[in-house]
Amino acid sequence: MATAENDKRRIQMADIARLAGVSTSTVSRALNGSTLINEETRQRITELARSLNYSINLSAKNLRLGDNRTIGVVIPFDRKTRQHVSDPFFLGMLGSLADALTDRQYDLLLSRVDAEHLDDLAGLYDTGRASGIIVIGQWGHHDQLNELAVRRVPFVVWGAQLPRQLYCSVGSDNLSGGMLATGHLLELGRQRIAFLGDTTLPEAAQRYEGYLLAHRKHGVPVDPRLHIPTSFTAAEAQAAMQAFLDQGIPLDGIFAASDLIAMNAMGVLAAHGLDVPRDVSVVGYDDIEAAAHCHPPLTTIRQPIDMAGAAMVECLLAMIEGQRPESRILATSLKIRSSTCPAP
Amino acid sequence: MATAENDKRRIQMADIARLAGVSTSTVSRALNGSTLINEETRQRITELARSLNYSINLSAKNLRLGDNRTIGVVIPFDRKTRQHVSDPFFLGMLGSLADALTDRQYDLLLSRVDAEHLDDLAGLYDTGRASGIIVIGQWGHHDQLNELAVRRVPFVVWGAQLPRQLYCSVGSDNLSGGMLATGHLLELGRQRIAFLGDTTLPEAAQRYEGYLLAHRKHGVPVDPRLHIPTSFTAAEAQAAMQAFLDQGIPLDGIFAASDLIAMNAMGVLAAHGLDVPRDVSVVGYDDIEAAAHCHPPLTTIRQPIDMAGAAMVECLLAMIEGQRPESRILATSLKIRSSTCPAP
DNA sequence: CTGAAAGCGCTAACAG
DNA sequence: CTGTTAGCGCTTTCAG
Repeated sequence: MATAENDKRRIQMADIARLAGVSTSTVSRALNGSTLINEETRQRITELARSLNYSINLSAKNLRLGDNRTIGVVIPFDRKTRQHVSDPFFLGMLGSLADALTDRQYDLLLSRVDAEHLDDLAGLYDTGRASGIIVIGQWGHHDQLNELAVRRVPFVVWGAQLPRQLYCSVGSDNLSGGMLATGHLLELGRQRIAFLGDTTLPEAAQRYEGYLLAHRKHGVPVDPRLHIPTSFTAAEAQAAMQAFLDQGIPLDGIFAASDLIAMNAMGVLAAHGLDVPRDVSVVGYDDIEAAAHCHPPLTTIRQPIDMAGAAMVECLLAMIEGQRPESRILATSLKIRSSTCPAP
Repeated sequence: MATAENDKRRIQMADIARLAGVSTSTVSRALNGSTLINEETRQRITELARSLNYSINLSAKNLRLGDNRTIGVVIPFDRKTRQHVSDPFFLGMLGSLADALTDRQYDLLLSRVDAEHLDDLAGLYDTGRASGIIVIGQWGHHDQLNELAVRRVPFVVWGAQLPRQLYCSVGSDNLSGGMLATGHLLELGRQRIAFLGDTTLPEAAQRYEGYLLAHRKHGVPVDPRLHIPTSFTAAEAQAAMQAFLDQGIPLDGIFAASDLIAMNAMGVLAAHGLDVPRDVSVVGYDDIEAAAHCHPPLTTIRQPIDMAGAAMVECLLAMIEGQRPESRILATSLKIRSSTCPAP
């Protein structure tokens, strides 16, 4: 009972059965759309249930079925700031997952897990609270994730596909995304393109790889000083950009590992009196909603976030059914807006 | 069983009992910290359980206890865009709630509910999936929420406190927040302050009320043309600001109903060659993370988001225990950054 | 302090 | 097509 007052016991299947003059099995079958039940009886029971505002107790159902139709979703959080990694990309992803799970009649259990103790997420599974887990963000935790896979916890990670990977991942094609972005800048005649991102993280590393490849393909040399390390946080992105500009190294283009980084970099550029896109053309990554609405609207690499949720859910459900789904790499595309233009 | 292969039945209490040579009752008590158990036995059992990597099956526990220690969290979504309302403020709130619930050993069930069918959220409760519900965002759904309250669904809403309100709400002090923001601008000598927001929504309306009050207090007349209606979305905020500037109505200050609106307005101002804060000083509302990192850093009204989660959870749990908690209004404060300065 | 036994609300063989 | 019966894995009286 939820309420302290024992006023009105929550109605349950037995009540419906009694009132309808049938057994609980019949009620159960009627309500669950079993085929071996008289259409008329079903009508009567369904009607009655609705009129009494009855709805089935899922705890009981789940216990009986041994499956709770709940998926745990984990966005690792940083213990130091005790805060969700605040990239808006994740909110979009959460929405996409919620959609995909709702479509399949699964519930979404949101859980905070310390990024340093990613193995805690096994608890979600071990206690039966979730029949599978989706991790948004691989970060630098490849090894921890591999260990979890060995423990046979069914989970899927949003991130890059890596060598010796024992778990299933879904991510965008970072390499080709990086090439697309950088190629675009090079084709616009940009020659000194900075890369903003933390290449110790797999996803950013692959995007950087694409950056290098594009340069090679276009026969443009890469100045290693143009590699500007920064995490995915707004504050660090700004600081990094700032520090870079203070060095006076010339540049005419930027490929940032995320839209958040790109947008913050643009702010710093503006503050330095540099014009985007004329002086410095900027390409981001993600295509978050804000990308279309910042100033100037950001040219970026679109990650198919809507498909991402569905893809991850699909993989996870397959895994739960005992299959061994392949990791998936989703195609990216270049979305051209106003933050890039031909070199003057 | 989650896996299709019947390989290794998940270990359960009976197994521990057998291995420890005690009854399941004893194991249950030991694991749940009952006082009437031998300290040594408890040690032995706890040890064994840990070594076997056992964790209790929550479905069963919940069924038995008739309480599932799960709270449903609903961010109403807009059917037309099939998208979460994308204000980053909500992500922060979600984090805050996740924290507060985790602290109290509750799970967070995230659910999408069509804003037009808010009563669907009763299903979360009726099916026993959640023992209470938190709604982030009241929007214009006061009446729907009142109906739910009549149906005795335990829920708490983040939003404004309204007349004839049958449900429990937690929100920031919009009125005084509005006064704080506007008073700050007036004290800086700003005389033509625009208000950006949708006053058909209760929260924005109260902030606007504060705006009016501050003007009255300072003896500054309000030009109704400076009231610029806009929803809480980035695109609309920009369009509204744009349209306003095109009219050529002079202004030297802006109070926006949210940081997102403020930041987008600043972008448009910049594009029009107006300097923030010199030409137009801007104050936002929320103090989302990005507010500190945009250009220029945004002066804003801080909503105590960390307390907000805790406050809502407290109210909800009290309600679940049969109490009738009061709605709460949390204090706001003015956070001065660089988007405001004295009038030249 | 510990064990035996009785369910929590539901589903699924197995018989009619 | 429907009812009977036996649990899902756990907690909790009630007796020892």
